[in-house]
Order: sequence, then structure tokens, then C-alpha cells
Amino acid sequence: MTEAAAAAHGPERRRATVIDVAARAEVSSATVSRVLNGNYPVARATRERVEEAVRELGYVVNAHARALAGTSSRTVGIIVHDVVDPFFAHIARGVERAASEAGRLCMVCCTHGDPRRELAFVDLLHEQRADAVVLVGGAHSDRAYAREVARRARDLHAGGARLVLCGRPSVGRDVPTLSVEYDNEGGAFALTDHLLTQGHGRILYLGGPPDLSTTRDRIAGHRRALELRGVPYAPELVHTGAFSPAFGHRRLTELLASGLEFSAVFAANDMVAIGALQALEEAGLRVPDDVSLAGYDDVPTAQVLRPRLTTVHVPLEEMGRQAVRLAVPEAEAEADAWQQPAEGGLTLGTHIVVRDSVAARRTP
Amino acid sequence: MTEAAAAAHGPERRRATVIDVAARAEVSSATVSRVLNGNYPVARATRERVEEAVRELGYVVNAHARALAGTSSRTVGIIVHDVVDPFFAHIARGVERAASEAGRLCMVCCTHGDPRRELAFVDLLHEQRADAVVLVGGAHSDRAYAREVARRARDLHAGGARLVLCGRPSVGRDVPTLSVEYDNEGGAFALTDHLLTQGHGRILYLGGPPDLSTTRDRIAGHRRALELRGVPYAPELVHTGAFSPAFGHRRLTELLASGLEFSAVFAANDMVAIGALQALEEAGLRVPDDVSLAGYDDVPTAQVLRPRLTTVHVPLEEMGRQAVRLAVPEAEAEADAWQQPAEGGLTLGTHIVVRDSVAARRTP
DNA sequence: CGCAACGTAGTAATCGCTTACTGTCGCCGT
DNA sequence: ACGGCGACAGTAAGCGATTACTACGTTGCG
Repeated sequence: MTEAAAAAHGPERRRATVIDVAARAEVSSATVSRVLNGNYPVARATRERVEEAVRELGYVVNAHARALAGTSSRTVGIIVHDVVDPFFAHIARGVERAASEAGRLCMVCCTHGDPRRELAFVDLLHEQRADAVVLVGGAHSDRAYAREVARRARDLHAGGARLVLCGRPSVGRDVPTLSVEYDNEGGAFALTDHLLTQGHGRILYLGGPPDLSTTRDRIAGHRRALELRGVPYAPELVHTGAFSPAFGHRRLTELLASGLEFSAVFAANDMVAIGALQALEEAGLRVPDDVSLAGYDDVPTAQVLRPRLTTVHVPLEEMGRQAVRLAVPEAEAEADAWQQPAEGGLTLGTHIVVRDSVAARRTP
Repeated sequence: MTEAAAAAHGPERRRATVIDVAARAEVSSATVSRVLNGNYPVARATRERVEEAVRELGYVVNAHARALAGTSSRTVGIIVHDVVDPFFAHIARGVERAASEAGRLCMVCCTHGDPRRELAFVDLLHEQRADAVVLVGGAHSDRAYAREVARRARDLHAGGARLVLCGRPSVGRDVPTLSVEYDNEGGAFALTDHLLTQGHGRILYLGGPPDLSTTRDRIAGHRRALELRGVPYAPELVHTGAFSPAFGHRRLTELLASGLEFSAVFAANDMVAIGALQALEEAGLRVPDDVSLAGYDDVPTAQVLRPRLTTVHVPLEEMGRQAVRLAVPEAEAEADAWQQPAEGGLTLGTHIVVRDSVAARRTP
């Protein structure tokens, strides 16, 4: 009857439970559970009877009941600004892969850059009892916000889960977080140095939300390189804003119109570079002949631009992988030799990728 | 060591429960639950006491227990090949947004194109009691496989959840699935017609897994256009394979070397077009002067290519939104007027976007 | 003054599964 | 013949919420 009702989707639609299966196979619920989990000996004949009952009833275990009764929820959560942005998409892919290798499901949340949504999602994932919550991307440099994150990191930790900061600074010395960083400052330093070496004295730094740690770090590297080469820092050459092609295009178009002088553009990331390239093109300027252009992140699109974009390579997918590897012990599989210094946090290297969008400055 | 560190804050680490909160606030667990859900009157003073206890204990409800005891799990699952591929990323974004508007969390699974993983994920999401499972992208045309999907659709449906087929054909007349399609065949028809109109008689169709419904449909539209214009179908001009830039590049390079003649390339999707463009460039052929090139999907990158890619626009994000809207009633919010014909499935239109990669054929 | 209505709070049954304990039974060794 | 052991299977106690009932003290009104 139950099954007939279920099949015929009569009003009496109820999912089959272990008990139903047990009844049908004429065994106890414990036995059914054992067959399902295969972690306890069950006589062959019995097992087969149970398996058949499961099939006939279309039984599917309830992961919630299972999580409640015993083991962990076997999920990891990742919080990003936007799944479509390649920067986040690649990190997400790394997280997803590592999670799935560790037998976990991956829950993805998008904040669209709103810190409040971000905190709300951490809570939500905590409620879901995720084994790990990976917070990706630059953080807003706000005292109160950092405190909120720290509180959640502690709550999560107290419950046996971990908060992993991926590509963002720590929120406090004694806060129990894990972290996977990349050398943001160093990449920017190297890139600026490259530009400087090519003779570009006036470099326009374009894009990136001003209050984001990522922006702060990249600009820091940029300035350090300038200083090292004795090039004075010109505030009017730094224009922060957003990480989108639209911003790069709009702002650069305005700046070009305003007559600002510069011979190279250091786009805060590749997306901004895409917009910048278009603006330059529309203004009739050739890259790199008239103006040099460089990006950051080395997303695949950087290679299809013409000229091919010189940029800073960031091991995005690897960061995602490491994030879960750090938080979920079973995920380690191999890689333990150099894992040693991980100890709660690690920093991956970045390096510049020289392609065609930067050339030596033409002497006017 | 890691263990020790984890346990550093006292060995007795146990998450607080409603009972603990109740004890601390000197009320019953029922009252705590009521305060938490705010769906039952609780005296102001009592509420405040409970809220304080919650704060002091760092209490976080257990979503699993909640899901088990009462309402649904409030999650929707989405299964894609790869989060990084823009085609899937955009659909995923639509699903994520709609889910989050409907107050649901979104679980993302990546199959890397493996049908077995796909089925496994449907099961996993079913176990998680997801309200809806969205299966995205072309399906392998395999009888047995379709039967498996159908079975799961029925199981899911029997449990009150829905399987949504997004961008793939139905698996059977009476199988309880929802579906969000786009006019695959029509887009290909229009694109080929456009190419034909420009005088291209020999069009190379390049890419796409041969056993995928998407490929089948696109080729069908392509052939229909050829027939309509009385252009004979030449099998040697159809080269299926994969949906990646790498495939487009490699295969086209080979074909070019082999001396195959054609004046236009219809890439199975924009990714393939990217690779094709590079191959053409490397072979010293100018696009569109020497060879015309068109793609499919209209991902953002299509606009940054030079020449800008002519392609078929597919409302990816909208598909994702609709998928959730169809499966999760509460998600409807507005939009009910034209929702009427939805009735378990809808097809979104596609249209070609003419840019610069296609030109009239030069008479040799 | 008595009683229904109301506003709150508590009791306890569930939800579906896992698992620590308890058997039960057949067979082996001595 | 008998204690003991190994291989299975069953019982039932949770896991952490939600919620249908029940209970109790005020009020308000007839």
C-alpha cells in the first residue's frame, strides 16, 4: 500500500524509512543500517534481502538523520563574491575537487561583495555543520567586521569545524582560522618592477575596491617597487574602484579624456585590464606600442586578448585545493612532505607572466 | 599535534544544544525553539533571557536536526560539468541567485562530464533532501542512462522534490521532471543560415562531444539550414570532439594542414571558437577576411576576442533562474503572467549576435 | 463572583538513523 | 558433555530540533 501510494503519487506520499525497509526484509532496522553502511558483518542472504527491499521501496537514506545520529555532515562550504568571475570560479573548482576527493559535498554561496551576506552565509554553513567554511577573496578592512569574522571562527572551531581564509589576511593573532594566501604584494612588486624596467615612469594603477585587502596589498607592492627604483609615488595615478571590465573601461576612458599622462597601465586584475584594453582601443591607442598594459591573476582570458596580456600568475585552483586540504584531514591523500610547514596557514607564490601587452617605453 | 591544537581549548568540546540554552535561560527547550523561530508568542523578558543565553553559549542551531524534525532542508542542488566553464558558471549563477532569493542554499556538484558521477550526485542530493536538483547541460544519448535518470526523477518526485533538466532533452513522456530548455536547434539554424547568406557554401562544423544531445541538436539545426538552402551536407565538414579551446585549436590546426577546404567555421561553442581563432591566426589566416568564424553561447569572452565573435546568444543565467523558479514554488515572487505556459517546462529563445568574425565570402 | 478567553510556558512524542549492548545459536576443543 | 567463542541479529537509547497538547495565571465580562 505504502509503495503503491508512493508510486501512484497518491495523497499518501511518504518516503520509505529504514523501518519500512526493515519490515519488508523482515529484519530489524539495525540490520538495515548495517547493510547500508557495510561496516558490520551481515550474512549474505540477509544482506541480499535488505538490498532488494531497498530497491523495491526506492529507499534513499536521509542524510540529515544520518548526520544527526552519527558522523559529520560531510560537506564543506565556500563563500565567494561571484561564481562567474574566473578568479573565484577557479578557486571554487579547486575547493570542489578537493572536497569531492575527500568524499564531501560542496556548498557554494555568493555574496556579490556584500560583507553582511558573507557573515550570514558563514552562519548558514555553520548551521549546516559543514566541516569547513572557506571564505574567499579580499576582505573589507573594517575593525567591526573583522571582529565578527573572528567570533564566527571561534564558534566554528568550538564545534570542530574550521574557517579557512583564502586570499585574505588573518583576523587576529589568536583566532583559530586556517589560511591559504598568495603573495599578492610580491606579485605587484614584480609586475611594477617589470614595467619600470621597461622605462615606464608614470604607471596608472587602475581598479579594485579601495577598501579591500587585495587592493591594499597590490598597491603596497606597487609602491614598494616604485620606491626601490626611486620613482616618486604620484597619487593622481592611482584610481581604485571595482574589479570589473566595465569599471576599467569607463574609468580609463574618462582619464584618457582628462588628459592624464602615463605610459603604462597596471590593471588591478585581468578583468579590469579587459575593459582598459577596450578603452585604449577605442581611443585609438595601440597596446603596447603607445601604452603598455598589465593585469593580475592570469585568468585564461588573458591569453586570448590581443595583444596577449602580461600579468601576474596566481595559483587559483591550487589555493582552493589547499584550503580544503588544510581543513579536512582526510583530504591529504599524498602531499605531506612539503605540507610540514603548513601549520595552519600557507602562502603560495605568484610570478609574472610576460606576454605581449607590455613593451619598452618609446622615447617621445 | 593537530589534534592537540584542536583540542587546546579544553578537551570537553561539545556544541551547545537547545537544552543547554534552555537550562541557562531557565526555560524549557520548547520556549527556546520558539524564540529561535519567532513563530509563537513569547514574553519579552523571556525572549531576552533566551537570546542572551544563546549569545553566551555561542549556540548555533543544527540545521540537520531542524530538517529532520520539521520543514524541508531548504537547499537546491545543481549538477554541472565544470564550474569554470562560463556556460555552466552563468547557469550556476542563475540557480544560486534564484535559490538564495527563495531562501535556499545551493549545493554545486561537478561531474567533469562523467555520467556516472552525475547519477551519483543526483543520489547524493536526494539524500540531502534537496528541494530541487538541477541537472545542467547536454545529456549523453544512452538508453540505459536515460532510464537511470528517469528512475531517479521518480524517486525524487515521490519524495516531494523535483528534478529539473536544464538544457537537455526529456528522458521520457511520463517521467516527472521539469525542464528549462533553450532553442538549440533554432540557434544553430539561424547561425548557419547567416553564414550561408554570406556566401559560405562549405562550412566546417567543429567541436562538441559527439554523443551529447547539445551537439546533436546544434548539428540538426545546422543541417536543416543547409537543406533549406539546397546546400549538400558534406560529412567531411563535421568534426565533433570536445567543447574546449584546446580541442578547437588542435583539430583545426590538423584540418588546415590536411588541406580541407572551407571558408567558414561554425564552432560548436565559444570555447572551441577561441581555440579555432588561435589556430587560424597561427596558420596566417585572417578572420574574417580569409575565413569566417562563429561560435555558440555568447559568453562574455566572445566580445573580447579580436575580431569580436559572431555567435548565438543563449540566456544562460535566466535558464538557471527559471530552473529554480519552476521547482521551488516560493521562488516565483513576481513573474506569473507569462509563467502560465510553464506547466512543467519551458523553452527560452536564442538569437544570433552578429559581430565581426563573419564576413561575406570573398570570391576566390 | 464565576468562567471563558487569552497569553505564556512546559511536556513529551516525533523525525530517521546509528550504535552500544544484549542476546542466540551452532560448533570447536578438551 | 560443556564452557567458550565467533558470527549475526535485535533492542533501545540517543542525536537536536519542532510542535501538538496540556496547564496555569490573569483579565474581562456577564
